[in-house]
Amino acid sequence: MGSTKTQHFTSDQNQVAAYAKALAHPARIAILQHLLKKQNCICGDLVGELPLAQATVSQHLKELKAVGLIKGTVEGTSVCYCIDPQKWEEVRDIFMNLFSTPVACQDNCC
Amino acid sequence: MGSTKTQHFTSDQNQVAAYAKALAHPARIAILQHLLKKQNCICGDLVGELPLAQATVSQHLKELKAVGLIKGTVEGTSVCYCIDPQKWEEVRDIFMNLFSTPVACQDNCC
DNA sequence: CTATTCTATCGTAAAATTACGATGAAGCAG
DNA sequence: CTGCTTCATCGTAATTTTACGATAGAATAG
Repeated sequence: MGSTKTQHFTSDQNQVAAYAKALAHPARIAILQHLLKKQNCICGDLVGELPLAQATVSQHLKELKAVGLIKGTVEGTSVCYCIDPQKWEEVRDIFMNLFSTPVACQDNCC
Repeated sequence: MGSTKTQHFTSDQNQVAAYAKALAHPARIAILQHLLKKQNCICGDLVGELPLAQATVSQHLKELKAVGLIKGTVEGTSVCYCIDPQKWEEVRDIFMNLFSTPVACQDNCC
C-alpha cells in the first residue's frame, strides 16, 4: 500500500492528476510564476529567489521538466529554464475542460 | 525535513498549491467527475464506482471536503456529497488566473 | 592546467500520502 | 431492543514526497 492504484483509473483521470501533482507545491508555483514573468528566461538565479537549497530547487525543476511544463537549455556553465508554451496551453486546456463542466447538482440538491 | 516550507511562500502560491494537491490524485478526479455528472448528487455508491476500499474513498472525500470543493449532507443512514458550486468557480478562477498569464519567454528565447 | 562556478545527482532523514482492515457511531427495519 | 446498513475514524504498513549536505561533472576564468 501507499502507492496510487493508477491502473484502475482512466488515462484522462491520471493525466489531470499528474499535472495537478506537478502544481501541488508552492515552490513549483513560485518557479512557474517566475518563469512566466521574466522576459529573459532566468536560469540558476531561481535558487537565489527561493527559500530552498540548490539541490531542492533542482529537484523541483526536474519534476516540472518531467511533466513537460518547462524545458532547460544549457548555456555555458548555467542552464536556462523556460516554460514550454505549447505544453502550458495544453495543460490549461485540460484544467479548463475539467472546470468547464457544469455542476449538475445545484444548491437545492442536498 | 519532508515537510513543505509553507511559511516561506506567498499565500497565493500556497493556495494554488493546496487546490492542486486536492486534484493530484486520480481517485479524487474520478469523484469530482462523478459528482459533476450526476443530477441527483450520489452518496455512498461512490464506493461502488471506485476501485478502492470504503475507508480509502472516505479518506479522499475528506480531503476534498477539507479544501471546500465538496460538501456532505447526512440523509438518514447515508451521506449525500455535492460539489460546492461557489467554491468550484473560485478554484476554476484561481487556476485560470495562473494559466492566463502570458508566457513572456517564447520559442526564440532559449 | 588549476581554480571557480553552476547545476545535477546521490544518499539519507523526516514527513506526508495512499491504502486497507477493523472498529465505532448513527440511523433505520423488524 | 436487536440486527443491519452506511459511513467515519483509528491503527498500521508501504510508498512517495520534501529537503538538504555532499559530491560529481561540465564549462569558464585565470
